[in-house]
Amino acid sequence: MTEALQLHLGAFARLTDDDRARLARIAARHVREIGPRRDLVREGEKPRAMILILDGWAATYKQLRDGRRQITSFLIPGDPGDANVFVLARLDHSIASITPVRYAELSQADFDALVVESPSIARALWGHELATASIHREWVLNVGQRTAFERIAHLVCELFWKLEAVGLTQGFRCDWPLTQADIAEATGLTSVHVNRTLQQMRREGLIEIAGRKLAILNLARLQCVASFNPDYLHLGGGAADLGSSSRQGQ
Amino acid sequence: MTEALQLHLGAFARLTDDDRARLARIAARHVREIGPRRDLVREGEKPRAMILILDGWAATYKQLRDGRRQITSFLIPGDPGDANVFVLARLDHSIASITPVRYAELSQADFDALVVESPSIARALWGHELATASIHREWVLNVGQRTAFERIAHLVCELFWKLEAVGLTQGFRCDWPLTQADIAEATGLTSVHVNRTLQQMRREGLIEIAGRKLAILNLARLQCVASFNPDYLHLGGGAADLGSSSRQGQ
DNA sequence: CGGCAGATTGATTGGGGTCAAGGGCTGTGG
DNA sequence: CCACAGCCCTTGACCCCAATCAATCTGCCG
Repeated sequence: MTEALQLHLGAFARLTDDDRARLARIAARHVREIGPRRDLVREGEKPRAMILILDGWAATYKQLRDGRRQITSFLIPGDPGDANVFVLARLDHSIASITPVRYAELSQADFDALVVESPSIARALWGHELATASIHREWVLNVGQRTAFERIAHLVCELFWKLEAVGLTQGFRCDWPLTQADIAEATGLTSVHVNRTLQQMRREGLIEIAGRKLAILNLARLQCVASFNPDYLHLGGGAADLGSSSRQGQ
Repeated sequence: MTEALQLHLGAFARLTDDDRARLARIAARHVREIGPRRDLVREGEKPRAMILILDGWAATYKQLRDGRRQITSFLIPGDPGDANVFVLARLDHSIASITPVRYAELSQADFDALVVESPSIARALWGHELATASIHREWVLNVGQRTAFERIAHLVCELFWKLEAVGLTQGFRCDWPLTQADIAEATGLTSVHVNRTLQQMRREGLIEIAGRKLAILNLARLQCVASFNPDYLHLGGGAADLGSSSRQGQ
């Protein structure tokens, strides 16, 4: 199931059938599986391979010596971990699974071959890297300026749009394997406060989380209170139009 | 004076004299100057060119509709703005000068030529992009988990190391054109609280800021209280060693 | 039927925000 | 060379959002 991967990268460059086949072939090469809540790679390690998430959710995180942890992004099916591997000496962050995860490992040789053989794929990977940086900037804004309520609303919007882009939503519902502690680590809050804030969002008829599933009851209003503008996700061609229309919602 | 640029990119790939000449030539092509506190490019614009800072300080920032502003990175001489230009449809952030700034604009044609003619430069730009993403992750950690005191100490360390890498320090001193409001916008604090925190850092004999100049009085201790580990800056070969030694300081 | 992870609740605290008023430096114009 | 303006820094008093601490509750799994 590399469909998500295709969809994801397809947002950044027009891929030919040939490209798609190539991607599928390489992604099928070194597939691994791992249980929930385990590290795929660890900060400080010498990078061995680039990771492509095929199935399940993961998170990248950084940690201070005293235990404070900050999740810096979530990885869903189709997301490449970053290409640190091929230029930088050491990994600056860890990646951990949230659910059980199936993922592919691209060796440097695989990566080089892919990039040389297909300029489109190279361009798509480049685009993905830029989009990732953009998302990181939005997270800095999120954690630096927004209130708890806005932060969580924003995170929910972001993940919903990302899932939507790879076909993993059903109407206004989707999987939601994150614990309140996960949300806390991603937003720089405590799980206690996340709990109270989620209750408030439920009371206001914005969202509903139950049984590892999320339902968005009022997307327009959720995006409005989060001052969420999906442009920063750079989700393919349609994004610009959707973005401008959602801006009016504010 | 493209020396800083050479030094900066040289950290990510071995550049030949030829590469250096090429860089210097292109950077000299479209040079512009701009006064302090003005926007170089604005969020939402269609990107026209990639920016290379030749002289002066700038900041990238994002803004919410109600005026809350978050600085997401500082640009010093030698820093390229990111290469959004060539893949993404719209800029997701603005860039503003802090001091008067001299900068070069690379058109897409310039960029393509550079990348095609020199794989080393392409690799260096790629490396810079990855390092930028890494710095963003550290900022998320900074704003999400650290206390005000730690955040500011961390920011000071980061800028000092970056300046050092391009030869813009004198011993433990360097230029410091940032106002307390700038620091506040970069750390997600208010300028009032930045003020009080800086006073505390001065009282504790860590740093001294006066007349747009910074003096670091005790770098080891400053890095320690900030839990600063320079690895994430990916500053060329030496960084790994320096990083591990500074880790012992903790 | 325990055991455990995750969700929930209450009471209390505290870091940092807000508001408002001065103080100082520096550049500019007279 | 002085005077004023504007930006920045500084200070004080007060407030509030979110953290902390400490149970309790719930649902799931073996």
